[in-house]
Amino acid sequence: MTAERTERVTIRHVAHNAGVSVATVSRVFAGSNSVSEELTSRVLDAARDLGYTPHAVAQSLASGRTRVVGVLVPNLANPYFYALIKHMLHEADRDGYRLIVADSDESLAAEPALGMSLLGRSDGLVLLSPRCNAEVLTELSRQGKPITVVNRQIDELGLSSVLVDNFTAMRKLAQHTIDLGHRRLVYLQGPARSWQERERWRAMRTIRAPGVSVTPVRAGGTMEDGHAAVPRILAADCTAVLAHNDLTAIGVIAGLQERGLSVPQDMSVTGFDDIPFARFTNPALTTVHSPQEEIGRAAWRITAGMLHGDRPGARTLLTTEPVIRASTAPLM
Amino acid sequence: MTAERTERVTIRHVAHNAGVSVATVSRVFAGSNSVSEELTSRVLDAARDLGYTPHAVAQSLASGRTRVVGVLVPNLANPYFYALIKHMLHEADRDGYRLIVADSDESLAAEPALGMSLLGRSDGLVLLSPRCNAEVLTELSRQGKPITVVNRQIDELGLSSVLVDNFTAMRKLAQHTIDLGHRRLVYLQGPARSWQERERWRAMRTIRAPGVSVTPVRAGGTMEDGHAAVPRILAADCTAVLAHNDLTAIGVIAGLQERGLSVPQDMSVTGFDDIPFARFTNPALTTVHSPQEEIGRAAWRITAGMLHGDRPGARTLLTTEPVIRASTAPLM
DNA sequence: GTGAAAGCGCTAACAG
DNA sequence: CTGTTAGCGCTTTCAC
Repeated sequence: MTAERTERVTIRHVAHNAGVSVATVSRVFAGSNSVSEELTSRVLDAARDLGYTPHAVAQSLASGRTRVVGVLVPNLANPYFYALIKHMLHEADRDGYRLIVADSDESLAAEPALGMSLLGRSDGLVLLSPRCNAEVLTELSRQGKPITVVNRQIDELGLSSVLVDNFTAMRKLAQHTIDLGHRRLVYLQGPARSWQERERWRAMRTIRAPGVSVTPVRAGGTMEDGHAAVPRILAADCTAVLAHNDLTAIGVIAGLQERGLSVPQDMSVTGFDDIPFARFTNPALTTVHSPQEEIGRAAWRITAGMLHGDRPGARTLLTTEPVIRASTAPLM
Repeated sequence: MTAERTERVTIRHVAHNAGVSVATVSRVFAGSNSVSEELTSRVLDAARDLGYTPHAVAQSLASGRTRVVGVLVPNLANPYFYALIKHMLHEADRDGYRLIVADSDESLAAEPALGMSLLGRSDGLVLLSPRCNAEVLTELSRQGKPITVVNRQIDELGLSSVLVDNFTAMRKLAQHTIDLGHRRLVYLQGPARSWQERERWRAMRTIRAPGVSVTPVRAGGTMEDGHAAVPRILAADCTAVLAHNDLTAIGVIAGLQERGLSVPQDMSVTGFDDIPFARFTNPALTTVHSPQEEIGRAAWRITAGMLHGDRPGARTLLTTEPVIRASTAPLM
């Protein structure tokens, strides 16, 4: 067994070895059923003998389809996004599509370029919680490829989207803390350009129970952001803090505990998203279960539909519910 | 402003509008400095007016380079891998490369196909903690493209690799628990086909202090795996458990706490990797800091080198150190 | 059912 | 420095 010269085996070699035309080989690999069994097996044999693999790039150029769709995420370090993508991956896979994902790292400025770059190598794009403005979305959609927007409401452009009703869930979660007797609440604000943040904060501002106050504290979307906000939370003199998401809630809990405070006895804390870690924190986190599986599935179904010719503009609205665990308790 | 007909703007249109040849346009976009300023600006103007974007797929087919490299991960739900990739991403980006990542979901069977699929659309491949056997690696390398293997030692094939000395770090971590007075240790085993697991377990088997016993308990690599192993850990009647990684350690701690045991008073627990969550758990996790940043950087440097013609076979060996936090304490 | 041939949009010799 | 031209490997009419 010697080292092989690695000159690429092309469709032409296969055609030649099988004694057929390149068109026939192409048809066989495309799964066309209009090729006789006889020729099909000759082609397959030749291909196997030669170790032929179709050249994906050439296929894409000739057919105009890449069978790839791009996914742009603001921050893959957040397990929420990852869980969502994992479900999309599965759905896409069974339809014969691959996903390529890029992470904008919460950089608003990076989104347009990354989006364009993904679109250049794919047949469509899924934007998860995009932070960019309408102009960028317009620019992206001008490429003429299907675009699905998740967790971001944009009415003007006729883009397809899947949304989760953050507003109602956040209200319910706030109500839960109020029912526990809390009156002085802090809401820990997340990433500024996030639609989900806007919805959650909007929900908090509607809280109008007697004697209840809601103080906003700016933070961000990471554990570090939550951790760093603890002094400001303490300064607000509250008994419950509702964080933008699970990550910041985890940071808050750690910061509180470092100062000798205990959760939930001294302070109730809630998150949002229900990432896998939420069950395993100490105390287990009260949060909102965002239906990552359904979102992923819906996003793919909509995208796949457009890939097959559906017109854009489809909307899916999902609902969520709070999950009460151990990080919230009655006011003592 | 009306809706545009979306016939793709090609290099030919730009050439025509700028009154130059397609070669010149190609050169301008390739950043060649052998084009006069005069023509360069005419080309750029025409391109802007027409809204021209080079067709990535066509560029790849013609040039034989995709400027993309694939990354295959066993499980992106583990923040360890994500952190590592994020650093590679940065390095690759500044060299003008994009990364496409696929997740094998701990499925040994999926690795060959995913690896091939990635290679088909890229100029090279980075395998993170691959579980597959040498044959598969051989098959992959037969494609003639650069392959870099991370966290997996394979001596025969001349593949490039970056390794971390898991063995020594694991020994130090075990010694730490022994120094604290622990004598009955449990080692929680991770994914069976993982090289890192083999190294860590190998380290544990060398522990030969007087009166010290190490009991292996099979688990896996996720929080759920760690959580599910708790009854078996308890049955082993130990005072310290060294988990394969941080994720399983987190699962163990949660399981212990649910049973009313406290960490580290009733049981010391350690992880491995030092994922971002490790600082924020309660108690903060004693673990080994795996140098994700250096690994990512090294993996990219080696890959980039081969992309520029370096011969394969480069080796990088990195070291790690335990990080003592609050989940381990002296035996009471 | 099968083959011939014309591209897909771009790059890279090769001339000039 | 710039233009001409021959492909990259495959898909897809269009005939037969």
